[in-house]
Amino acid sequence: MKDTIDPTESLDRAIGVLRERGERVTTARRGVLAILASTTEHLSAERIYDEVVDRAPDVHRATVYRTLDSLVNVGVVAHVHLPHGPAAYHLLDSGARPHIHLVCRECKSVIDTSADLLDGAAASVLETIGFELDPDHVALTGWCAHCRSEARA
Amino acid sequence: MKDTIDPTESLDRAIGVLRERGERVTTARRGVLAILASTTEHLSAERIYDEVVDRAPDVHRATVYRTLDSLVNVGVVAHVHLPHGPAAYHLLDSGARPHIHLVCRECKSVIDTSADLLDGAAASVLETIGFELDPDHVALTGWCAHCRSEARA
DNA sequence: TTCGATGCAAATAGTTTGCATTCTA
DNA sequence: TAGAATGCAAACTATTTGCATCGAA
Repeated sequence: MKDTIDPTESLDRAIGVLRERGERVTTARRGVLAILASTTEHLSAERIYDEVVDRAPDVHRATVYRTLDSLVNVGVVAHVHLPHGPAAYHLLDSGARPHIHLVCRECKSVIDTSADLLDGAAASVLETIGFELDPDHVALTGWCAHCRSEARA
Repeated sequence: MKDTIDPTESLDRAIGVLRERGERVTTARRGVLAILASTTEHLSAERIYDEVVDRAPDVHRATVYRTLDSLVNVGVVAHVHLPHGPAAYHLLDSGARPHIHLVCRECKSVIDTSADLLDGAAASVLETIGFELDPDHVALTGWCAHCRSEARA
């Protein structure tokens, strides 16, 4: 059982999925995926653009947005809409469990927590009003442990 | 026990709070509050601006944004950041319970549900990682009953 | 060789800000 | 009449789109 992720492996896997689906593998797509595979962080489109441009200066910002959109549709990338600021993208690695995003209202950091956190709420809201929760696309807000202890001090 | 809300009463109450806090009661503030008091819907700043301009044509869009911000700080108005589209504002009526917002990914409609929906999740996340959930500021996404049955048909 | 992906420029939505002026308290 | 709130213009952030061109399959 491994608990570290190999960037190269993640990248190859994502590109493999693209090929399986008959999607084209271009410089822009490869670049975006490489950036996403290199971190477990959640990156904004702008941030991804900055990094991709370092390697491939010709890639345009609009292409990054379109690429991200395609990758989300293909299912190798997911995005979360955070309460403030831009959408955050991350690789949907098959090795990684779906997770829920917690955003600290103070330091804006994004914390991943297990997807089953909302299982109870999902069941409840489905039963009472027929609303089907999509926990993977949800961002919750509040205050992280660090900022809470800072506030106390 | 009343289950309808009197717009005039809500408006007067909100304005009362402003005065209590030593906040100024201006045409713009009165206008924004009147719109918010007239509905239980969640309105975007743009929508509020449109409605306010009908009554008070001189009120500027920027003023509506600043006014909403002030009203949020005073505590008579709350806003939620929805996954797509603009922030949604609503009156924080003392008669109204705090509630959680569900957004349908299909029809974009906003559904209120009881705040205690996330009590379990809040307790869990506080205990495990020391994160303090702020359920009033949270928007959850998914598919509403109506769109789910549409999809089936 | 074809059609999807890209580069570029321009537009769009949502929101914020600096500054002079107005108006509430 | 002091200073907070406003009007206006302009900037800003995040994102999208039309169109001609390019390049992966």
